[in-house]
Amino acid sequence: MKELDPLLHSQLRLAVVSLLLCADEADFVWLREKTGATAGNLSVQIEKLSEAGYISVRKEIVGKKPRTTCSLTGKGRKALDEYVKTLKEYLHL
Amino acid sequence: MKELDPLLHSQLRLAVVSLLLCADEADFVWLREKTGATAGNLSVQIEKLSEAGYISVRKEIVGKKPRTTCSLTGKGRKALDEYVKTLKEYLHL
DNA sequence: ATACATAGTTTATAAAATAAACTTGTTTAT
DNA sequence: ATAAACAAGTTTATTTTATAAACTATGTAT
Repeated sequence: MKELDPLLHSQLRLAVVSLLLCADEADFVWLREKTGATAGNLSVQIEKLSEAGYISVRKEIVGKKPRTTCSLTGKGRKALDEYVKTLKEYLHL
Repeated sequence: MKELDPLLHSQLRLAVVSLLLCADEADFVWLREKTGATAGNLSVQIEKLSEAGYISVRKEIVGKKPRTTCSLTGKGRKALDEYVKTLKEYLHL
């Protein structure tokens, strides 16, 4: 039985990646609101996805406020495809 | 965003429940072989699924050896349905 | 009797997820 | 001008979870 990519098999990280799949670009605040996660948790999980090269993260100052924008990389998209494929095998979808 | 049932959102527990979905009945050894999990890990996860009422567990002695047989309960099947539904929403499947 | 195998369970350790506390800078009110 | 409150995160600590290692009990072969 193939294993489910542990980096994606996490409630919050999967939610983030799913959101990025159709959102193309999303900032920290929007992701926090959508997922309902705490800022700390989100920060950690974004960092993990970023380290893995699954998402790219851009930090800028906009109107004197910091803004963190995330987007899915090719690698991330591929990993998600694979994850979904494995999941479908598990569940016979 | 709806949350993914944490009891099912676990590599091994999801594998077990998926296997039970089509196997109808399965014993400990078969589940261990199929999933590739260690016996200890499998024992713990079976116990958790059982406690939650997602699977039923029968223990008997067959040919002088213990045999643990698992099967999905209605509750478990329903929970899996719900899990899959949520997952589909996440991933737009 | 000793050693190995089977079918697990229990206990201990490692990894993850989560939340609480903190940082840095910005408004807003006094 | 200063203090209080807010925003957007980050860091650290705590809890939870997953996993593996060690153990139990019984049976089998040497």
